Amino acid sequence: MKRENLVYSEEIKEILLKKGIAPSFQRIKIYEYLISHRVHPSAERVYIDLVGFIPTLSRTTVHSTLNLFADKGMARRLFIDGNLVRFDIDSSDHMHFKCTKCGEVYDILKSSPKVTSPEHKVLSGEMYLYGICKKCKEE
Amino acid sequence: MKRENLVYSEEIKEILLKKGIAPSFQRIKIYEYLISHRVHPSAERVYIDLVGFIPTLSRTTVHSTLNLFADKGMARRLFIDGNLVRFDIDSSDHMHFKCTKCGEVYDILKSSPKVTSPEHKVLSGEMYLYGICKKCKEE
DNA sequence: TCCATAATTTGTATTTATTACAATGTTGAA
DNA sequence: TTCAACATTGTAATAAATACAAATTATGGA
Repeated sequence: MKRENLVYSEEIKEILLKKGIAPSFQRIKIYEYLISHRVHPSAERVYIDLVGFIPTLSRTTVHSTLNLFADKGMARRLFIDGNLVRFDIDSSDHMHFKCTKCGEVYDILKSSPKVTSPEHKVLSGEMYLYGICKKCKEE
Repeated sequence: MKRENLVYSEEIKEILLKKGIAPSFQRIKIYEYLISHRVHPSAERVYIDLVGFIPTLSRTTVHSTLNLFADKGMARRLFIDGNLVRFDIDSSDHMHFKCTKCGEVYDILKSSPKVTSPEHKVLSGEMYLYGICKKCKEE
């Protein structure tokens, strides 16, 4: 393994430890995948792309790890698709846009509108946008 | 069947015909269910609640009818839950709030914020809010 | 170092939502 | 009335996610 990757892994180890998560090989690799593939992948996408590197990897591990990251506030679950959960390692305040032609999900780097309700206690919000992405427009 | 329901059905027939949808018994009943049960039900919820009245009803019919309504712009698909699609017969511009305690989904009668992007062509948007609902707060 | 225990991963089975599809039933126009 | 088009049904298939127990790995104390 290249030196950069080792350094990378060391940094990720500390991030996980700070969140109280034991930095296992699988968890480090999944975290590393998320920060280097910013396409809001589904669990299946993560599994398919990593099982080549980690032949013993199981889908269950991917699911439980992604859920662990989400529950610890290190990743966001996106429901922009319906019928499948996508994960975004960037938990900062921003919106998401899905191209209805190619299916790609992009970040929209604006903070989500703050909405309140006179009745309910609103704790968080998500804004999903739909349309045609830059690439598909140009074709 | 009571007279009111018959009148009701007549009105729904016309609504469906105007949208180019043949007003079959099942479609009328599903439409009627949606306008009288404003809880953003899933297909399964609609099926369970209607199969008592229509013993021959099948899940496939419910799914295809709800998808038909959505595709014709008569209903909205809500992805507020992840892993299951909810339907809202009110396709006017408003937001949705899900109580993370009881799971209920409420309407928030404000129009969704209009968001644009310098890159992509944004055609529509959905805002989902999460928190504790009025009922659960009071307990 | 060795062992016991806890934590993690794995693989299989199950659950749940949805769609595919063919067979059956219904309807409306010629 | 007849027939073709459309709608409904039921079964099977697909897909995402979870449950769970067995296997593996890591950890800390003697």
